[in-house]
Amino acid sequence: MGRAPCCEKSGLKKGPWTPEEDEKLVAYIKKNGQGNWRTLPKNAGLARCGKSCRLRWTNYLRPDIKRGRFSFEEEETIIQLHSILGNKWSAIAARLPGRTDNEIKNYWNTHIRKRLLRMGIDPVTHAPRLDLLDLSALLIKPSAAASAACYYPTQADLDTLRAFEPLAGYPDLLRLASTLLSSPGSAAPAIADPQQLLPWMLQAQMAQAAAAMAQQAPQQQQAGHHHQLMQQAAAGAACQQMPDLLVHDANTTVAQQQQLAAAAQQQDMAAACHGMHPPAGYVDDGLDVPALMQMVHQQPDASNLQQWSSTVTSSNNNNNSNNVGSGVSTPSSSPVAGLNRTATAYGGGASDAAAQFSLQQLSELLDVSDYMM
DNA sequence: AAACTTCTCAACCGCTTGCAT
DNA sequence: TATGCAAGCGGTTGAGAAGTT
Repeated sequence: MGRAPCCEKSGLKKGPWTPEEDEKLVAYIKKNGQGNWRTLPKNAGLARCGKSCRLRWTNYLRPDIKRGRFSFEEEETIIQLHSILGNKWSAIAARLPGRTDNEIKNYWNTHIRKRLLRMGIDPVTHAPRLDLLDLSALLIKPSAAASAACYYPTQADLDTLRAFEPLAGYPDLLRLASTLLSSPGSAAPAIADPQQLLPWMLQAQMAQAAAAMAQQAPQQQQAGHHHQLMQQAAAGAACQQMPDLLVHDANTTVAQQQQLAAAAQQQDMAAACHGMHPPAGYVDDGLDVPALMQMVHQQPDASNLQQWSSTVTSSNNNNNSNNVGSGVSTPSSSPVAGLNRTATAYGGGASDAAAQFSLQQLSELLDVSDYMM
């Protein structure tokens, strides 16, 4: 196994490519194909080594390369594939048409990795880590984040922090809150009133936990059906409340809305198989759904949080592989995916309630990739 | 407006892998 | 089997852009 004696010859140019060089390379490959990279530079009249030509072609000049910002779906795919494949950039790129391994690697290192770290998630293991969690996001306004070292919280900020005090022992909820409240950038939806967020988060978590429980036991049709009902109950209530928490943003693109519509439609089809509402006073496996709903409608205190948490925890223990009850777990439920699944369930899980949750609102909720940066 | 800092990403480096001989 | 070469891969670098002071 010898080593490629590449770029060793003196006189070969290095550094940025000029438009003339690009033109020569493209023209040559169009005419002759990629062929032998070692002989290509000489034949194409380029003072570059073959390796440099290959990289320039595969990473930049190839006609099928998709340029521009990564989409929501691409980002999600990268996070999920990375949790499975690790830093196998070429393997990840193979599943993202038009994207190069180099581009994905750069995007991971400059955007996704930092975001995961800020949210308290280890970008290597994809496991939540309390020591990485940036709790300051609960306090520091986006505009002040840059000068966080000298930022003094206002009374309103302190009130916000007090509102989250009951969450002290629940790192998953804290992380979700941190995510939803850290919304820099003008294109981002912002939480109008952070203190209103808490009850909604609980509902969202309940709905998500219920959905996951239902998915856990497809072989147990009866039990799964019960959980589906629970999911719909929670989803319906949360649908009514969540839109009021968001400041509307006019920048949501048509493409985003279409993507979300498709996702919501898929969910609707699945939900249609079960589509019905839980009867009044319905009790599911010992869980009194209406009582739980009433509980989360109120400003939560430590005791009802404890009650809710133990409910979800016991569900978790039934199947640890599903990350049930964690709004920000990876890989299958990355921070974004967790919200995605939750909101998608709202969008289609309960057909009547979902109708009240417009696509515009849904897309605002789902478009978290920007404001978590 | 200038100086400084931070961020982005194209390109490079060096190692591994696969194939032909 | 051993060797040489080409291609592929992942980590790193550094120039320029963008943002901040």
